[in-house]
Formats: sequence, C-alpha cells, structure tokens
Amino acid sequence: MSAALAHEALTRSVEDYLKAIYHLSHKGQPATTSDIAQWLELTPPSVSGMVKRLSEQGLLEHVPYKGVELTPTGRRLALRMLRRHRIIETYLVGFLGYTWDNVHPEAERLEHAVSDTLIDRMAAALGNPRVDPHGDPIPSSDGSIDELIYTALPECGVGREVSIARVETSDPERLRYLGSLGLTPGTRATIAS
Amino acid sequence: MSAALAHEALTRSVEDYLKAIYHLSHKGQPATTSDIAQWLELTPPSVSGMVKRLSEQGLLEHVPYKGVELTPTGRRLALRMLRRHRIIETYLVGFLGYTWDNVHPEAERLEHAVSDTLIDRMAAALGNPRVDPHGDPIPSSDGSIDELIYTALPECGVGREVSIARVETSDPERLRYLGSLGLTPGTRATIAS
DNA sequence: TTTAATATTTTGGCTAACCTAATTTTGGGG
DNA sequence: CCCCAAAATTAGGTTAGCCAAAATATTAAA
Repeated sequence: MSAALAHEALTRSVEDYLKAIYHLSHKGQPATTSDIAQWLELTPPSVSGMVKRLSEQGLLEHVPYKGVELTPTGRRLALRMLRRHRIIETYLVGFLGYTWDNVHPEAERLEHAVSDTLIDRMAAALGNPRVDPHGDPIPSSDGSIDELIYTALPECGVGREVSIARVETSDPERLRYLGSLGLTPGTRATIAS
Repeated sequence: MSAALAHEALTRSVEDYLKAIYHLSHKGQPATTSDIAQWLELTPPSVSGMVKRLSEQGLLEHVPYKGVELTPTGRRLALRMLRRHRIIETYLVGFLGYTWDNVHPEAERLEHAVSDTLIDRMAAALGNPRVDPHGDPIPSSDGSIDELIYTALPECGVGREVSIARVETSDPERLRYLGSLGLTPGTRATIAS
C-alpha cells in the first residue's frame, strides 16, 4: 500500500492535511478533528471525511473520537512537504528578493507544484542549508530532521548574551516588527530587561 | 464580468484550456472541440462542457458546431500563462541547471502556482529576456508579444548563412538531438546541403 | 448518576471536472 | 437533393472535496 502510494501523486488537499497533522501532533498528543479543522480553516465534518479516506490509504492512524497520528508513510510525506516549503522559502529569500514576512504565501502554493529534483537543485544552490529564514530546521531529502529545542527568550536571564536561533511566529506584521529590531536568526543580543 | 474575473483565481484546468485555445486558434481559424480535446488529452464531451462554462464566463467566443476563439479577457489571461511558462523555463535553464529538453514538465506545473510578483522577479533576475530557451517570444507583463515570423530552415538556400532563431518542437528526444548538433537559438550556421 | 455541553461523525447535497453512451448537427459525395 | 460519416453536443454517471444539518459519542458538572 505505502509502496503503491509513493508513486501516485497526492492532491493538494491531502498534502495540506498531512502537513497540518504533522504540525499538530508534533508534541506527543494526537491531532483532533477540530484542531485540524481550525488549522486548515475547514469545517469538522470535512475533516472527519478526509481523515477516514487518509487512514484507509494508510497515511494516518485514526482512533474515532480520539484523534489521528501520522503513520510512518504519512510522516515521510509530511516531512517531504516541510522540506519543500522551507527550501522554497530560503531560496526565495536568498535569490529572489523575498523577505521573511512575505515569503510564506508564495511557498505555500509552490510547495505543491515543485519536483524533488527542483527542490534538490534549489537546496544545492543554497549550499544545503539546515534552517530556513525563520530558523526552522529543514528536513533532509532522506527524511531526517534536527528538532533542536531552543530556550525561549523570556526564560533567558537578564544580562545574558544570547544568539537568536528561531522565530516561531508566522504573522507578517510581527515578523516585520521583529525584523525592524534586528531580531532575526543568527543575530547575537544581550538581554537588557 | 471581466473585471470581476480578474480577481477570482482560475483553476488549473481553466488555465490549461486558455493556453490550449491560444495555441490552436493562433493562426486565424477558431479552435475546434476535437483540436482542443486532442491537445489536452481529454474527450470531446469534456471539452464541450468546459467550453460552454468558459463562454458563459466571458473568456471565450463560442459558435456551436463551429469552434471557439478567445475574448480579449481570455487572450490576456492566456498570454499571462504563456509569459509565466516561458519565464519559468528561462529561469530554470539559466539558474537551476535545467536543459531545454527537460524543462517543460516542471514549468507546466509551476506556471499554475506562481504569483505575478515572482514571475516579474525571475524576469528581472534574467534581465527581462525577450525569448525563452527555445527562441519562443515571452509576452511582457502588459500583455504584448513579439510574434516574429522566421524562415523555416528547409526554405533557406544552400550555402546561405543563417542564425537559428527558434526551435519549434517540444519532443525531448528531438531537442536533445538538435542540441547535440549545436542547433540552438542564437547559433549561426551555414546550410551545407 | 444523571444531565448538559462539547466534540465527532453521519447524512445528504453541492460544484468542478472528468468519462461513456446516445443524440443531434453539419457538410460532402452520389 | 438526399444520405451518411464525422464532429459536436446532450444525457447520465463518477470522484474529490467541500458544506450544513442531524445524530451520536464523550466528558464534565451538578
């Protein structure tokens, strides 16, 4: 089943569901129907239906009324989408004048259209980066990902010198604000208060 | 109607129909249902149905049993797709290691996902080229296109020195063969026999 | 423990886009 | 001028993916 699937193209919707479930079930708990619905801006019945189809296809493990998790195949495909998204964002910022606050929507559409070959060539042009412009880790083509846990800023002591590693908001306005303060990944800073 | 349409996203199918009809009705005659069906590898009834919907939307002029032509709005949208396709091909060949014989399928998928902004930035990175790697003219963002008519090679006299302007095949194997002979746009050659 | 609120799923219906089979129109040869 | 083959359209059916409304399951509170 999973071998057969590897060669069938996934639809755009399916790719979005896999990404959403990856994000939501990331920290242990299974993703619930309403979590997924909210994330994807769909209604719960739509999610219920799709979840059923995807578990029949072996991409999800679904315990009715409890939630879903990705199977190994589903996880592999989700990570492939994550790699695509992050390589595309990094490429657009590096070579085509995008900024970290406006690159997301473009990547969101392109990630469904690119080939693995194109992604690998973009990655090569970038020197195979490990993180994207937000500091999020980029899965490698074999499906491994460095899930480093960084210390949140509020938990760093006053006076401490820190290096910004990752900025976990996707709100463009907030990103522009942080950017204007110079709070971008790679920057060194000292906590003033 | 056409103003309203400008802001609704077209589906991938609609974009493909517009491109097909542009290609087929290019030389005067309207495109017939079976021409379109053959070009898109669909059945004639499918095309009949879509043609009806697109003319109701003001993108086509359809005379039943006769054929279709693009309206000005339809033509503008078709040229936008053509510009996308050709800028993408040129960019992928120029910056990402694609060759003229393998770039088509990638562009065919990307053209439905890119924004106008991205296309304009790719074009700028390329120095706003007038032709793609096959020598096909690239419509400008305002919708104008240089439809130069070149002389076909067999009609050039023996001994004549010519400059290859455009290669009008999309067959990868043929393109590789021509490429191996050095018969690419921009090359100068002398007709031997 | 029983009830009420909440979450999930099921049911029924919609649209886009495709298909096959049946029907209608068109246009050329007898 | 009529008929027939080719082309086009209409009729009827499918799938993916969405929604709203109804039904059911779970969980928390009284």
